[in-house]
Amino acid sequence: MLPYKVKGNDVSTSATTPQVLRLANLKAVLSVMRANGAVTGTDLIEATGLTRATAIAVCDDLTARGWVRELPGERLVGTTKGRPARRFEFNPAAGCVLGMDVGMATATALVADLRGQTLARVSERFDKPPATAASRRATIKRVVASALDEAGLAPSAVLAAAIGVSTVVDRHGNVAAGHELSEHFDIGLQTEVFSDYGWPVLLENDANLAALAERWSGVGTGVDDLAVMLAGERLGTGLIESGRLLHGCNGGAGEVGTLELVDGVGSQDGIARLARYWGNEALAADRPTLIRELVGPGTSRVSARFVFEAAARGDEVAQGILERIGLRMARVIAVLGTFFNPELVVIGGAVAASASALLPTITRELPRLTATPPRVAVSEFGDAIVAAGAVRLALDYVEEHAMELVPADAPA
Amino acid sequence: MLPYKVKGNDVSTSATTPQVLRLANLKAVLSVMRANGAVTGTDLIEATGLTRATAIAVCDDLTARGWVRELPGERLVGTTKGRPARRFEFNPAAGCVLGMDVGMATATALVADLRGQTLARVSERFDKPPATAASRRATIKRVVASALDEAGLAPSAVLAAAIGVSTVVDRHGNVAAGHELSEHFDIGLQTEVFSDYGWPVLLENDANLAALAERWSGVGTGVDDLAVMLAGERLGTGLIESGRLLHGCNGGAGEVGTLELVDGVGSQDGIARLARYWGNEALAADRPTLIRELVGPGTSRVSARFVFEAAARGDEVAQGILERIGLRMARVIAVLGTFFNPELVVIGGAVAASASALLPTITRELPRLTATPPRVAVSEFGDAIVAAGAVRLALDYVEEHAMELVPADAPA
DNA sequence: GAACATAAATTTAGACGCTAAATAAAAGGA
DNA sequence: TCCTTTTATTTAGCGTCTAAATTTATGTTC
Repeated sequence: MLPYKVKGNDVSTSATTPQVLRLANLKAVLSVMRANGAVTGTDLIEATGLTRATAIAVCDDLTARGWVRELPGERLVGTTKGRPARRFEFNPAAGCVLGMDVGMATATALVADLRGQTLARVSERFDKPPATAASRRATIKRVVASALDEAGLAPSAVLAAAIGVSTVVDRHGNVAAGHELSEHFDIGLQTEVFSDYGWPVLLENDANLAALAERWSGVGTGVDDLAVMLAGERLGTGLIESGRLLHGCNGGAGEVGTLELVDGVGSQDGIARLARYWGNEALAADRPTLIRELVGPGTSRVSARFVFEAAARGDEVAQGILERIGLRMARVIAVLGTFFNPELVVIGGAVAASASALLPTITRELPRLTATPPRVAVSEFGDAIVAAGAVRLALDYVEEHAMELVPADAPA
Repeated sequence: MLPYKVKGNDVSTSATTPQVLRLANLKAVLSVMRANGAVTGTDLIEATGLTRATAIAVCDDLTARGWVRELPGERLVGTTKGRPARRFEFNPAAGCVLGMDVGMATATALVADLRGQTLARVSERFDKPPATAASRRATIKRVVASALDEAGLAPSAVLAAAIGVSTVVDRHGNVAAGHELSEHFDIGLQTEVFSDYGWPVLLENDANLAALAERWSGVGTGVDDLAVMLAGERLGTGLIESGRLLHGCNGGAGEVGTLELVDGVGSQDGIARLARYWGNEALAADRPTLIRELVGPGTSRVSARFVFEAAARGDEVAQGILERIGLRMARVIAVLGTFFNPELVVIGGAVAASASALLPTITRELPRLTATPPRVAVSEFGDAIVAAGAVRLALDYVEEHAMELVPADAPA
């Protein structure tokens, strides 16, 4: 065990090096490294306010623990004089994190190093419903195994795993009463699927993770008051206020179940579902539209993609559908904007790319619905947004609990 | 200036007493004292985790600064053996705080000592609108002066003042752009009214202060996820999530302006206004009702009080009005409950006492509107709820900035 | 009332975490 | 080679805190 003291425990007394172990400083330095990559002593002095002696001592300490590694002395470009600075960075070999999106239809896993760089990404569709719990468990395990394999890492290298699920999760990571993953998730994620690995497993609502992802490195980077709507099939919202995720007492904050009470909305259907529904309606009404050609003669199954494509090609029926969807989204965003007063509302999920076609309608309507319309943007994350947020949550956990975790290649 | 060091400054070096000055400990001890009243060294050991030596040293230090006083050695009942414990408490003479509610019609001031005990309370109605800004300023100054007078304190004893206003205030205490107190508040509270005194003046939205008050010592005591609705004339909501006030990016969180979008609500009218409106409607329709008798023959002005009284006496028309109000409130609470997922929703403001007559309707309807109905309660604060919350905000400020403030009777 | 028991305060020694200042080291440039 | 620059390292020492020993103030018991 490495020397570390919180209160009254033994500490190995080194005569030469000052013992720089204060927890807050360790975390601060780790945080700076995660944000900036390789850092020098001078960087840390500026970022943390510590003395050089202390800053370097913290780095040496973290290096001894395995969290940090020192880079060989390649000089930074631009500086030419003086003694070369030592450079430290979060040790990529200290371990990795696993971020998962366990949805209705698909399981996605992202493996990332401690700087957040993606090392591997694997997706697999679940068996068509009704899939057995055993089948779903097996799919998830396969996804995890092949993601680790692709990253070339052993399960023991994983320091924390976070999982996004489309259900209500409270701020302690427990699935809320009444939402015990009953629909398709009754598969005991923590107890059945991940218990073998011995990882810390964090559950969180998928929309909340999407919000974390956007604020981390998406269009909402650095925005402190942010709402992210997963708007594909069902509307779900992740809320960040003053930089912190909102949960409410049971984790239900951001649920839009009462949208049925909102005029002109009437349900919590998402963009893709509405496009399908109204697309089918148009076909059934025998209206002339490009959608029919795109769907093809055989089936009557409209997918959202066809509606967006037809609209892009100028089809008026499809454009009318998008207009209707845009109006509805504008109303949802207006309610959200007034109740929460976010600076920015991000539309995310698998439909995000298509959703940009709705932006003109939404931004046109918003000022008519609310006096303080938020900015509206479309996520650029694609369908990895939830898994990316899970990575971020796991990274936060690792940083917060670094002193309780053992790096993958910790020195003896 | 008392010896205090944050970083590298001079400190008076006492040879005998250990110098226990770490800011976090000072605040922790002050916080325990404010919450518990008189405390002993042992209490502090349990509450803060410090050693006895340190705990007592902190108390001595705070005493020397004037923030704390030591009580004469009256033994606590129950303990009989051993050396009597020294007992310390927040020094009431260290100063006071001022909490104000500057509403449309009335200005209320509360003076409280540093334990939160009310020392004086004064209210005065503004001149009937349209009152001049000068008249409103004069009223506020009179209220402040007589409250301090009633408490027997000089203006210099005030360590901080907080003011609740019914407009949008962001989390930095600035009135949001577009809401610059334009309606009736364009009186330059900080610049014109309070600048003479030299106090730190904190502005906050009235509903937010009501939420602070309820969580401090009302029906929401200790509830971490709480919504408080000021429901008299206009609906306004203060939101506390995980123990922290929500503001949103401009302070607009909890605004219910978009209620017009909500089915069955249609406006942000409060309980009193609706009662008046529908009461007048009933009279105009010539329906037989006790309300008419209570109003009297001369006028046709229905006040909310009459409607509630008639309903209490069994009048069916009045009861019907309350039922309608209850249904509307239930819808508002349902939307609030789903979006924010609070544990408890408190109805507050001047109408709070009457509002308990609405509770049966609300609690009956809620489960039909939302799957996760919050608890609903009625505030017991009466019309001092906003001023009480202002006191609490000012106390928080004093505690947080104690080391930058100078107690009223600080030793030379 | 003297001896004991108890609970708390106080003193003492020393560890830890840091800073500031002095010193040393590792470069480039004249 | 010597100077300049930039950074690292060492040294001394201060402030904060803890743990343990000691003292103090009280009640209890014989």
